[in-house]
Amino acid sequence: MHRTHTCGELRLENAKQEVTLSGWVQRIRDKGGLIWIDLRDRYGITQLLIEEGRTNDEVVKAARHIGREFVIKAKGTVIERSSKNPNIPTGEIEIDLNNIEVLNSSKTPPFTIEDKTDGGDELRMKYRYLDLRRQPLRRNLELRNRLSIETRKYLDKEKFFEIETPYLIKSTPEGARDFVVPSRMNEGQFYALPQSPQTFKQLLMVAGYDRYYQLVKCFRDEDLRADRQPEFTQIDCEMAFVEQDDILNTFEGLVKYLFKTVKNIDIPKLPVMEYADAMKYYGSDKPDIRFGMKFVELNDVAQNKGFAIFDSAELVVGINAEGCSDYSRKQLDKLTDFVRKPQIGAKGMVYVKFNEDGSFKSSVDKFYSQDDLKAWADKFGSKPGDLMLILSGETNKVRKQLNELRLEMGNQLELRKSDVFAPLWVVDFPLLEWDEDTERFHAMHHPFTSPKEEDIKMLDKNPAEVRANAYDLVINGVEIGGGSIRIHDRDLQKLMFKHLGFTDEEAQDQFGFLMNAFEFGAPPHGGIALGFDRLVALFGGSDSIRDYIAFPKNNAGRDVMIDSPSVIAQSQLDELNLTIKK
RNA sequence: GGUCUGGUAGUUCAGUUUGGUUAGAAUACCUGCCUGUCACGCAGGGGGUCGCGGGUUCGAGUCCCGUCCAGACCGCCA
Repeated sequence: MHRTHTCGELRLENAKQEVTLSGWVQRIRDKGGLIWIDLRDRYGITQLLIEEGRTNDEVVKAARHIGREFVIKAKGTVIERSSKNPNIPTGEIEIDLNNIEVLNSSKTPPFTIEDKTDGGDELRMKYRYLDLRRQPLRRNLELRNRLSIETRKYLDKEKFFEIETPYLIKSTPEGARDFVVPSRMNEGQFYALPQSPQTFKQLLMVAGYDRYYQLVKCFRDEDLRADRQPEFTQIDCEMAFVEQDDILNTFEGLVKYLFKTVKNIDIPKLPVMEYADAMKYYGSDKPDIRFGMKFVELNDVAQNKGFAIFDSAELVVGINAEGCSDYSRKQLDKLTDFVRKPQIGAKGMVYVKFNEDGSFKSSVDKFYSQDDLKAWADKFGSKPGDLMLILSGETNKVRKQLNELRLEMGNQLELRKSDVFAPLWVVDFPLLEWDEDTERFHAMHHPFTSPKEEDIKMLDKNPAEVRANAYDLVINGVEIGGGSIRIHDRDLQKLMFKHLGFTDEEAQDQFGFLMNAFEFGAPPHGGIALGFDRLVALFGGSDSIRDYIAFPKNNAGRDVMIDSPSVIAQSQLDELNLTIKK
């Protein structure tokens, strides 16, 4: 037998028991006549004791030849420690060894396998199996497991059916780039890996499985970020005979259930914010509402006073940073540099300090009187001691820029705490978005999203104004999920494709199967997909999803451990009738 | 496609601003000592293609050009 117990479970009650433990050697402390070995497995660490004169000589000798990360089997008696360690659960006991067996030796690992490792990211990724031995990673995967189990429990209770959909499907030009897979049996033809099971889950609704879900891998061949991997996991759901509120209620329930069961946090009713308001007050369709600092528009009080930059701007808008009037010139210059970074692209930033004595000091004192600035402060609701930061320019751009500034201030003032959770729904997204490159509209969510009934009449004349029955779940400024009420009418779906610039033939060729299905009694339906990796990372208090995925890819889409992607043999290429262009 | 940051001992980094003796520290590793450690301690030791290629110079880890790798971000991600 390799073990009678794990390394995390023995306590004082087990004293005098004969036990066998197996695991990895975390650390050896050789005090001369006394040797301690910390033995680690998934469950914890247990200290083994070797004492000259007490432990038999062979075991003492063997112990001196053991190194870090050796896999050993240890037999002995549980005894009470004479000096206890309150920091670990097994700290009151140790194992008085009477036998030790090396099951496998180990090279010295390239980085220390401890909570705070000395290893850098690259090395940890290359030796991911060693990184995964560390407690923090193990805890992350444990959290992931917990969340997937609780998600399934909740959805099962709500009568959802988990149904698998195919990974080898058809490529479509809409949306993200597809990963493609050449077909050997169908020469010159390719499968695509799904960006989401979208059409399949809709077909399942047509098939009458009125509550579907799947924890499913999705694939997108786009550049990576800290929160974006080329393959990622979604909680993908679809419901029939529902309206938007039914879906929001069901998944608000899931969010609350997960926070309660996994983190023991009670989440109050989720606020619902219209997309237009999210943009107007936060400059983002995924506002972080853990803190205020809502946008205040100043056109009526800031324009026509002789300051040409504001006068010529489409929008003058700012935020109020409470208690920041003592910001130094250096700090303000840094903020100006921040908004002028090419990634943000503001030309400059105006500040107004509301001094403790009630006076104002601004970067535009030449143009505005104290009374003018007082009027601004009233708009902001500023108090003495506050600092107003104002940007101006073209509406959409300046909102985006101020969003970045707001988040930066939120960071600086430590208002974005990772243990505070502020979820909300953002609703009424536009149906269509103008694409400068292709000079046509494309679907903001996807082409199966239904327009709001009352907006359909605007499709021809004013397509940009048409709102969709689409919604996002946003938590702490992170887009955790999105969905919509779908089109279930063939003619409306055809009309949508037409507005998206598809010819009838193209629409039929790519999505004919779906529109055909709509002719056979498609029920009203809608759904949502939640980014599972992001959800887990959020629960774990991190912005990066990589440490919540057992084997992630680096920012070039490479797996540095197995070294993929890689070239394939000429024989494989031949079989697929593929030629690599030199 | 673009912007920025980094690459020096097994590892994490300092040294690069201002070119100049034998490239340092911590940790890991090896040896010895140590009977209550738990980040054990003490003494000693080994360990370097300064990412790679080219250039400037009497002399390059340091300056210049190119390139590769890694990370963050913009574009992209229906």
